[in-house]
Amino acid sequence: MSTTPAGRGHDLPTADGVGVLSRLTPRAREIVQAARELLERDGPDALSMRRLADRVGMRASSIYEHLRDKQALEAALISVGFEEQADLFANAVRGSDDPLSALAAAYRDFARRQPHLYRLMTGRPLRRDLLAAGVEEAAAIPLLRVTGGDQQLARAIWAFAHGMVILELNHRFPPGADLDTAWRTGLAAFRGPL
Amino acid sequence: MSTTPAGRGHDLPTADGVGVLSRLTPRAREIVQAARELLERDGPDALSMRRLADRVGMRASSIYEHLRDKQALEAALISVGFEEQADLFANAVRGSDDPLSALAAAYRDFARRQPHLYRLMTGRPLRRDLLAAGVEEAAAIPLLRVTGGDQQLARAIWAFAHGMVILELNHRFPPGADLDTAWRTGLAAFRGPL
DNA sequence: GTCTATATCAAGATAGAC
DNA sequence: GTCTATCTTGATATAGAC
Repeated sequence: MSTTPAGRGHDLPTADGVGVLSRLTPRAREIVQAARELLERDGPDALSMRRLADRVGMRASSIYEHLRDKQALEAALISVGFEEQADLFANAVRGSDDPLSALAAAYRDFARRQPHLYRLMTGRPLRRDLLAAGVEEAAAIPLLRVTGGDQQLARAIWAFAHGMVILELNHRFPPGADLDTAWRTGLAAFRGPL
Repeated sequence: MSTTPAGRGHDLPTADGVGVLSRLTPRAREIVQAARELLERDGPDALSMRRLADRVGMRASSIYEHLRDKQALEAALISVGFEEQADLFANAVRGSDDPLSALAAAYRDFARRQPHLYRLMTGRPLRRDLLAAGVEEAAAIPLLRVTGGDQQLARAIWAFAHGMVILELNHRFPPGADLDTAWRTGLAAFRGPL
């Protein structure tokens, strides 16, 4: 999808610039950015077509002129999220003398800064067919580098990181729990095989 | 709550028997059990007061005679879930020569057998004030035993297990991924500190 | 204890005029 | 491209009769 140069309707490319947003029409880009702010400010229930339209300054029905439906909107948000993760994770790993810790910190940071986006990205089965191509994989590469290409280890570490993050976001640890130490404990365990 | 012998309204105890269900009136118990089946069969969106009432054979408004509101219903489901986990986990650990693996297998098993209940139990902040007393803690005890009382290690292992489980339920690993091996890899790492 | 009737609210999406 | 108007669906919850 979105590879033909003269798209019509819902995925007009803009030729230059990289990233998911740059491949949207300006108006669609505005809508997606507003959606992101709305989601993060007021939570997932607030992300309705009506409220989103309010923020953009149009009627809900007009959004459908720019984005096929709500699923497409969410897929755009998720694609942007993966794109940012890929950037953040690559930068964290590059030139660190403790790449695993750096990556873990970047991962936790991303989730804490944008908890609702993180939940949107991880809390349901992915509609991969609606995502921008390659973004999911790009976000996963830095960890695979850290494990030296060991996929099983990468999956285990990812599961640990996701578990720590989502349980923290959902306030599932005891109120006073020292999560920094729990993180260090887990990472130390995984450093064994490394 | 529910400690006074002569409850009125929504938490009439039945004196003997243990467990959350036994402390509900028979009709409330029916409703909660029906809710559990409905949730597991058709997913969280199907768990509406109307559909639940259909299954029980009454009108939605009548449910409120037995359960205060939907939050109370969900809290009852979650309490039952914790109670079952506590049982399953204690049995898994007892008399196993590899308690960590046994516990992990039981944890994964619980989630795969009742994915919607598992999600309900873990996917949002807990209304602990609505839960049956002690059930959350009871479910956590076996793991704490396995780590010899090390809370930080227990938290890290729990995060790993929850991450593995929820990512599996959400189909977030690549289609052909060998999750058994990823589990073993993670557990082996955590066995280092043990 | 269960019912009917209703209040209240909100969602996603489309038709057709301008 | 945006609008108004509307369709369709569904939710939680309460009042008051029986």
